[in-house]
Amino acid sequence: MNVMSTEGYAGATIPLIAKQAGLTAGLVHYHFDSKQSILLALVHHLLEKAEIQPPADLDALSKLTHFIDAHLALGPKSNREAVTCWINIGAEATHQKEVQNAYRQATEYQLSVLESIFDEALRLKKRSTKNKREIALGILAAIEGCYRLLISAPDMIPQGFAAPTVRTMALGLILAEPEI
Amino acid sequence: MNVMSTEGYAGATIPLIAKQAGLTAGLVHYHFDSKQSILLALVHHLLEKAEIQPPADLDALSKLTHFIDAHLALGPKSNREAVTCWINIGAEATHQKEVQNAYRQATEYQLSVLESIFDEALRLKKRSTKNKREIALGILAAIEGCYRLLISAPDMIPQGFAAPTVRTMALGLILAEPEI
Amino acid sequence: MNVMSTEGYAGATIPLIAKQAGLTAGLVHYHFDSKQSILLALVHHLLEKAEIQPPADLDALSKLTHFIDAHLALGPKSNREAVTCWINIGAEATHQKEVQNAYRQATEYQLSVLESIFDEALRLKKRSTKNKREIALGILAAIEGCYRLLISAPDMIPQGFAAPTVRTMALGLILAEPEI
Amino acid sequence: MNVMSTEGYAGATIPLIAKQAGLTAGLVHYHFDSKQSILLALVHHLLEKAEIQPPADLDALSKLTHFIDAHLALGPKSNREAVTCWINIGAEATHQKEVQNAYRQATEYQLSVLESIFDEALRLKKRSTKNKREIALGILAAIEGCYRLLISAPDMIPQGFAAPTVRTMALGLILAEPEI
DNA sequence: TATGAATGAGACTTCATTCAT
DNA sequence: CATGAATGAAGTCTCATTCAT
Repeated sequence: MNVMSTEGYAGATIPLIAKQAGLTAGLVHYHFDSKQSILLALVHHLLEKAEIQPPADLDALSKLTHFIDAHLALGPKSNREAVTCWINIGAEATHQKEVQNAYRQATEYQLSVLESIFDEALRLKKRSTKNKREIALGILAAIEGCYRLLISAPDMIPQGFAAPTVRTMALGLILAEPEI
Repeated sequence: MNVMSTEGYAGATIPLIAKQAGLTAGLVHYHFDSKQSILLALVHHLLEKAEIQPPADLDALSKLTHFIDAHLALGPKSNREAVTCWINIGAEATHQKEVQNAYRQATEYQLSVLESIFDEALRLKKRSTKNKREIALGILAAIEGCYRLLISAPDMIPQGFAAPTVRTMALGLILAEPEI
Repeated sequence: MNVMSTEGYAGATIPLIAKQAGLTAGLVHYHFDSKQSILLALVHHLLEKAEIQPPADLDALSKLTHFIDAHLALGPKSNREAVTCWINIGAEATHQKEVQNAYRQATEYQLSVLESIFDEALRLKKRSTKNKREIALGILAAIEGCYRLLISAPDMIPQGFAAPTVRTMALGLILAEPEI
Repeated sequence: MNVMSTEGYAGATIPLIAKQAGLTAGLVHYHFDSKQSILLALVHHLLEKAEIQPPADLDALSKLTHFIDAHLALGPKSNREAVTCWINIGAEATHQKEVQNAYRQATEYQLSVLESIFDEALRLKKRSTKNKREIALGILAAIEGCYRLLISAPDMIPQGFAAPTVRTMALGLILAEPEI
């Protein structure tokens, strides 16, 4: 994760990974069949990290806040690294099937969590749940987009902008009239 | 653009680019100093493509719609290629300074366009313009996030989902109460 | 033998040998000093297999037939494997001294057996025994050459061609006028 | 050819080949796609070298003598190298399809030349031509076998043994009674 | 006997880049 | 403007071998 966040997907070479871990390149190959499998292992590790379920005893809007905050809290260093990797993985998913599969699996999972939160929230606000999937996708997109802005152009983004803005957007989607 | 969308940033090798263009690798180096400069040229080309100014005679909300639709219309093949490149460039901006500079420049430009649109829209709706930057960032993030979802997990996204959802989110941000 | 017949001399790698035997590479090295010594052990095993002495109570021509048939009967699978190894070993003898020594030792043994058979046969047919060594070498060469053809181009060789043809050649050498 | 005759098929590494030719390894890869293709090029070069057609104006027995002598004259150094390579290639044909194909092609060619020589010779001697293929195979095998003995156990073979012995064998096959 | 971690060397290959022509 | 040869660095991977346990 450390090397990939510093050097990118293609730059995460086995010599660099080995050096960072204090190992020889040969030993890395003893534990992993190929460079691919190392990076896929990292992908799956990040997937698990991202599988956040809000506590079941919260009400719908609190769950939403929890979900958004959990994903957009970039404070600690390891989170920055993870998010940077995540962006690189998303780009790799552009042209590498196995990575794309892993990426889709993660997206599916988060979408299902968000969708059920929105289902609950829409009922609470007495709105139709017809568009819950589109809404969930929109919020997911906003979160992913914030990652990009926060990492790739960090000095343009006001500190603490991300979570509140996305929360407002979510609320707007819940309360929106069906058509603009 | 073609090669980079198929092979990714690192995979856009000079032999591949030359082959795709029907040239020799040597000739490519006659026209470009280095591989870096080729890819940066592409980055700047895509920047120009993305510099969309809505017609000045529209009202604020129509400008907004125009901006969002213009950025999220992925129909023609060349647009798909451009967006795929854009994602790869965003990832590269993660760890390569020159790319990061170009990426920031693009973000700045779009942010300023969006900000002025929102300024107008907020006045129209008699809302405070205090949060216009956050709002613009949020919509920019949503657009970028849609790119990711549309390209990296295309089969999960309903056809035509992106633009309407982002429009609704934008409207929600304009009309939102200051605090949730 | 199994691995070497499938993968060749250089391809008979310790991991492959260990896997085929259900062992660890480390354990293979507990039993053998080096890869060389494993392959030399195989060479010596094949030598012993090839040390065929025709029954002493046969007459000379029957001994000859017995010798030729015993060497050219490729029926059972294990024989095919052995012969394939033998070809690979012969090639290795080309540039590896220790293998060349083993190969020469085998050739010497078979030559001596054949020579004494021909000595007997030539006397029986009242011919000079002067050329018995050349005759023995010729038949040995023919047998080795049949191995090559049978293994490296199996689909071109009629079933059962080898032994009768070599027998006829042997008879021709015995009955030949001294000079052509 | 030089490297392969000294080091064997597997030992003919690109660094060695490059060094022997006074080139860099990279340049070798510029001219050949892969190590495989280098060695296959050598195989095909040796095939052409071995495509010897006896002069058409000779009588059958002289053609036979010409063919055998041409193949068994190992005098000059380059011939030794070629024959050594040939043995290594024959072993490689044991487990590598592309080499096996090339080897088979060579065998087919020589077989057809030999067969037509024997056809002529058998008619001349008023023998049935029924077994001409078996006879041709037998002589081809003898030649290949002589290669093996001459190269892999050179110090056991009397100088100049090969050609006369094979000639005698060929004559024996031509004059042989149908059955032993 | 047996395992599994570990090393270091070396092989194949790809690539950015240069240069003579 | 164009080619093709050439270089040198770097990267992925495989292996024989060793060693602590």
